[in-house]
Amino acid sequence: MFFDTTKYPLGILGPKNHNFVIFEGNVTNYINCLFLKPSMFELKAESGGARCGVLHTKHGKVESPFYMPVGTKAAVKNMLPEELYRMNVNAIICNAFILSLRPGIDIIKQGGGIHKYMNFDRCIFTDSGGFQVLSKTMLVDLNDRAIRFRDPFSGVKQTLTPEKSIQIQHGLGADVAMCLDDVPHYGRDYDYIAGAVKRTHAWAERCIVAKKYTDEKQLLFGITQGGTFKDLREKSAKKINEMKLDGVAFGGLAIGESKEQAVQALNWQLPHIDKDKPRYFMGLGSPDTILEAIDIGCDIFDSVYPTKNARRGTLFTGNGPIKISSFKRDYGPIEEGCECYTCKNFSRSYVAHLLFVKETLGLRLATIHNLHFMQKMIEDARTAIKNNEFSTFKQEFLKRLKPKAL
RNA sequence: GUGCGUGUGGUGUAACGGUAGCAUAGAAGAUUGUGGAUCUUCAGGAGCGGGUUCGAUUCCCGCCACGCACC
Repeated sequence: MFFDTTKYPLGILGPKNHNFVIFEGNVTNYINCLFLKPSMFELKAESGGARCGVLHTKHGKVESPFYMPVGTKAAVKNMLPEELYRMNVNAIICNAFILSLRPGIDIIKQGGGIHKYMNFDRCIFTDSGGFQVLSKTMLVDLNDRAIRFRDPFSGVKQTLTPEKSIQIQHGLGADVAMCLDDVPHYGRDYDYIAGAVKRTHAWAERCIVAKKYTDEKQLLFGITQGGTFKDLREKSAKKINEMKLDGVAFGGLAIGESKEQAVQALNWQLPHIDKDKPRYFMGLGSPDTILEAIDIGCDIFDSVYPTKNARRGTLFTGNGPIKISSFKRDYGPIEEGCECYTCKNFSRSYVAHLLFVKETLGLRLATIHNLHFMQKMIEDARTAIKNNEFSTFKQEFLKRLKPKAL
């Protein structure tokens, strides 16, 4: 559906030497951006509010709902791409800003782009770097123009603008780029959050402008904010939805508010998002809350929660999380009936021992299990949606989890 | 065998004639657009015996253990 861009000579139509736009596209890119914008998301099935769809990207289709493991520094900790493929992980998310610090965009570009560099040839999302505003060690200050960060490695100050963020994400060659947003800490007052919402909207518009001159095949998702305030959430949803973006993400959640508050924020926003747009809940990794979010129409998730818990010895099971350290004499699998590599080959005792003595194999085995758990849960959710029985699936799944849940 | 020195949580250390502190390891939590980070809470100690003293982990004596030197 796109012109073959390789047949056309490179040309510069964008505002050359503009102070914030780096134009690296060509005639057809530019035209495609302006006039051809087919939806890259296909809705396939619905069950109540839950949806099953397909996201089309440069690196293949990804069936939704889906959960992305996080590979901030171009690696999902302790996992080989092969291992991810085997678990049917079709999308991951890396952090564009952090990669721009190390190893640097030039190095990845010369290495053939992020996919080739890390040898993962399925869909890769990149986060803009906005979330690092929450990092006390990195944030220097922030205003309408830009965010200033301190490189945690070198101490050197870096300025991140929406334009630069797009440039970086384009340089990496991500399938889906995220707009730069302003993420306020949980608990900030109304006026502060209102300011963050306004800034996030302005930055999204600047991202769209900057992106027009880059790569039409890279998708760009906008991000909503609004804390736990109803009118701000609604306003942000409407505003981001009306922008010409390929998807809408819900930001500033899963950062300290309760599960109920998060679901409520979604409920305020979802009615204002077009049905043909993919909806991405950023940072959510609790299995039970993911099911609630799917139930009301979310499609995409990412979180370090399953992998970080694995490394700390908290393993997910259908009956709730277990602390592996208390099973030093249990020679059964982490979860009976689990089909993951770890459960098929190793005991709870062995995994507990490896984690205790800090053998890296322990981190791998634990991570494999938790990621497998996530993939299996979401896969079952998709099946349930296709069979139009998501609601009962969800109820039964949640009933099995201990009251404490995950 | 003789002389000197040292004995404080599992480990490494601090102070002190009057509530034994710190670090680390340990346990339990927290962990959600990742620093294998960090935070919170809990638990755990004077080598043994005697003496001086109102009171000894501290001062004295013996024993034991360890270290060093000498024989």
